[in-house]
Amino acid sequence: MKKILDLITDEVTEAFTACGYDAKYGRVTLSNRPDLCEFQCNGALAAAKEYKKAPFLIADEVAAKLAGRPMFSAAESVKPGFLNLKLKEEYLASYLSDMQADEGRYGCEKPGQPKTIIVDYGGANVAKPLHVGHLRSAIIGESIKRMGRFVGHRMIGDVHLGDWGLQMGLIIVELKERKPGLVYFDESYTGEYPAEAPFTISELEEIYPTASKKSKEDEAYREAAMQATGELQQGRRGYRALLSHILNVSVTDLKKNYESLNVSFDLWKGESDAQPYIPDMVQRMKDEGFAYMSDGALVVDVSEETDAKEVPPCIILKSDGASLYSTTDLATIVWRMQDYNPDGMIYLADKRQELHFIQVFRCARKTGLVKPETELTHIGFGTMNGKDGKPFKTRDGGVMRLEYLVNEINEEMLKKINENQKSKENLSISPKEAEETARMVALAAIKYGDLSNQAGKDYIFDIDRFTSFEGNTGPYILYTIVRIKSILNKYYGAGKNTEGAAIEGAHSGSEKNLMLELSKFNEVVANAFDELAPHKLCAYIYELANAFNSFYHETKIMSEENERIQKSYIRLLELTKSILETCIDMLGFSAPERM
RNA sequence: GUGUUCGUAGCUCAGCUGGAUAGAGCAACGGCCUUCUAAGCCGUGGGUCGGGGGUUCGAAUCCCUUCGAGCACACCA
Repeated sequence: MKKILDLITDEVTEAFTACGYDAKYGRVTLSNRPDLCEFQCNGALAAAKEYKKAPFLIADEVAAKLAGRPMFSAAESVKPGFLNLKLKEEYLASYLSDMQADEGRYGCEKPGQPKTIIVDYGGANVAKPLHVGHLRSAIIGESIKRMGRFVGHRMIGDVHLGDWGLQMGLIIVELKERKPGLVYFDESYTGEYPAEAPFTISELEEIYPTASKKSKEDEAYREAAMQATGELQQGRRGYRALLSHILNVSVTDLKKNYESLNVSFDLWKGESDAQPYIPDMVQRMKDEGFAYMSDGALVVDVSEETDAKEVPPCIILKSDGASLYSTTDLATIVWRMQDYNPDGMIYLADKRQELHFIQVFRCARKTGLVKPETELTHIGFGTMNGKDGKPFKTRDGGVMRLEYLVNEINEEMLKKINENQKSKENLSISPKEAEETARMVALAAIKYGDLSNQAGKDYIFDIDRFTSFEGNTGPYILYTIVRIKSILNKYYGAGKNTEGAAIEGAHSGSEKNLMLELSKFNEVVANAFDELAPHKLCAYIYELANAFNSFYHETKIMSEENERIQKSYIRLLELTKSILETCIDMLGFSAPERM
């Protein structure tokens, strides 16, 4: 289905050209004066210059041409040269009926050429629990993936685990100190290694920080860890076996944690998966003359003439010959191109890493790792701050585990729901359902709180505000959906149906307003994905929820006596519910039945 | 120092491909529950869009400048 704004623009453009003006002036936008009109065209103001004619004269001519068209109930020119438009009720109603008939898509056309796009987000490290720093990447990345999928692209989510480097050496050394008898440390051992991991996830989570601390105090210990890292990278059998145990144990645990955030990945690849591709890649960069030695390191020059400040070269290998962050990222691009040949890759990482991605992207392009048209995008998100405006910390200043944060909010929410029970005698939610609902509402609070801010900006994570549930929040959106469900249940529960009914022209101002909001859906979704901006989707559902609640307040649906009108209301509610649910699904959360 | 992002109501944020009176939420104040969930609805007050200059018929939006804050500046990830 065509977007409603495009349909109107087509109509107005036709009028402009019929009056002898250039088609480009016919562009219609949403009105910024909803008290005056629904849509507006400012083309006459712009055209005045080219045609050396007073803008209001042009607007008058166009308005005259539009008079009597079935699409508009009003098309008038105003003051300096605005063209104010109002849609006819029937036209809008039939547009919504078409949306409703377009099951599951609600007017969103699939792209002619679906793209394959890899979304690199999550960024979890093995052997380390997720902490609040991982929250934004997971939430925003998941939303981008879902939006793209809804729009019609093939989106592949990759968690891109941090599973390489010194942290692995540290774990190995610490493990060796604790359990020196394990066969993994016996270099003469040639048999099969046990299938069972020699540690649990909680041990693992304790081993790493202990080892990390020791390495800072004990030089010899650190040396040993570095050596173990090196041996692991060289492929020492026992260590590789340990790595795969660490991975298995960690990934199982991470999956569980991500699942509780309603986040899932198609690929559980890590930095270690890129290692096999490094030697060839480096060799090629050398052979083709891109890579050269500078201060002992192997680098590729990535500066460009237009840079305001010179971009330092991309380091491929450190002076000791070891690989690093950029090496792994580049080699990851190699296998991604080889295995998936994507049209684009989107990276979710803290905005402080911007320079790194500029270097990696330029290097990949320059050395031909990707095609010239492959889109490489870094979505750099801001820091999640506490109420004091400084990076979010626990009360004692440590990094907060994500699990604890989520639990805290879950509990807060459960309390709220139980309190709410008391004031509503017709609502009896079982303890089990209450817990389930609390989790859903909590997740909505967290995700909406994050996603409704522009990704690139820092934002304040204020638990009190997020759990207070008033105003522009996730719970408000869920509450709106729950209200709709409640009416629909009552309606169908009474044995009624909507057979043969369609959405009618609006019966009131608030109903028309709701209908106008609904009609924007395809426009908003396309725009939000183009700009990779989930916050635009949030802003939309907030406005839609507002429009619904106003309508709800002044329209008594269940007591409507005219059966035809009542059916039309029900159809409208169903569409509203579908759109809201589709949107929150793209944001990565869902609504309960009752709350 | 260089680069970069940002500065909008008491607080948290939208708006920024230039357009008509700069919008929400929270907080404050005032209404609305015998009728579909009041986690709601309706209303009031609150702003030199950091300052200054410029471009334009028209600027929160574009350009310059200045002040202030954050962040980044090759062998960590």
